[in-house]
Amino acid sequence: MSPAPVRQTRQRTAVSDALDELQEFKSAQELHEILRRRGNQIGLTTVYRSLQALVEAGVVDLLVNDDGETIYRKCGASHHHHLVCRDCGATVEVTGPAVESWADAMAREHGFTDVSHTLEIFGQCPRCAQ
Amino acid sequence: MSPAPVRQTRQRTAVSDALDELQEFKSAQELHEILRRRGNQIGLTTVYRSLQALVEAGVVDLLVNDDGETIYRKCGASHHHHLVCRDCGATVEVTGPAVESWADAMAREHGFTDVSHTLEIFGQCPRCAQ
DNA sequence: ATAGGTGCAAAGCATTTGCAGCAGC
DNA sequence: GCTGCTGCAAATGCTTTGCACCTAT
Repeated sequence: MSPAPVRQTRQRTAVSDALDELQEFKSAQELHEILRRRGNQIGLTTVYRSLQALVEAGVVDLLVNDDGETIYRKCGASHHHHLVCRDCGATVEVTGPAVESWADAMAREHGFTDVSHTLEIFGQCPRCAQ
Repeated sequence: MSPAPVRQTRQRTAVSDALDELQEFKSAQELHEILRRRGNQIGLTTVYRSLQALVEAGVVDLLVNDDGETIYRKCGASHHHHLVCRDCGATVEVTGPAVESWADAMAREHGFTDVSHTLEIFGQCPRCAQ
């Protein structure tokens, strides 16, 4: 096996940096739009490929919103879930060890293997509730 | 406003019946395939529209699987979650009161209102694990 | 120099929509 | 017979891929 070399390019840096600042879930298309508006010369294809790479590297969380769009966000390395405002997209990371073990136990109880789970909480944040 | 009449047609019956038997999550495309194989003359468009109607009527549960496909299943009325086989679509309904209250508590703690949550567990069922 | 990265255009897919004909009620 | 339903074909919208050029190492 080769050590899979990863090349440092202007575009990948831009995508990664943008995700660092925007501490919110964004779609590839939104991210592309934002980068171009900032004057970053980058193709939509590259945004997709960069995001895929980041997801595989475990640096970025991916989830599918209600509209079927895939959205991305740079998160802490540990496993957690999200409390998302359905109006403004603001996000709060939440952890619930009890939920994790409950899900695993439930799966094991039914003989399921290779288990993963998704859990998102949607609501209206205080700011949007006004 | 009109009372929104719902017409009973061969196609809608077929979709509803198929979901009754298959106590599993199926995509619109799979459902269409199954119906045609059975000799049911029905268009893919109609399958989609029937499913939408059933979801709006609250008779059918909808969720998005790991591949981004929308899958449907006829479920009991009470709130619950699903343990889904990512290979064959077999489903186990699970309830976790602890999870419900945890999610609500977590949301309230951050001032979120009008809260809802989604929770799915994906894995490989014993039968597909062979 | 060379493998990996980039980006345009085109292909893929699941899903939706326009519209003319069909069928419950 | 009115109104909703159907279904083909075409459109949509997000995402991926083919391929020739570019660039970090």
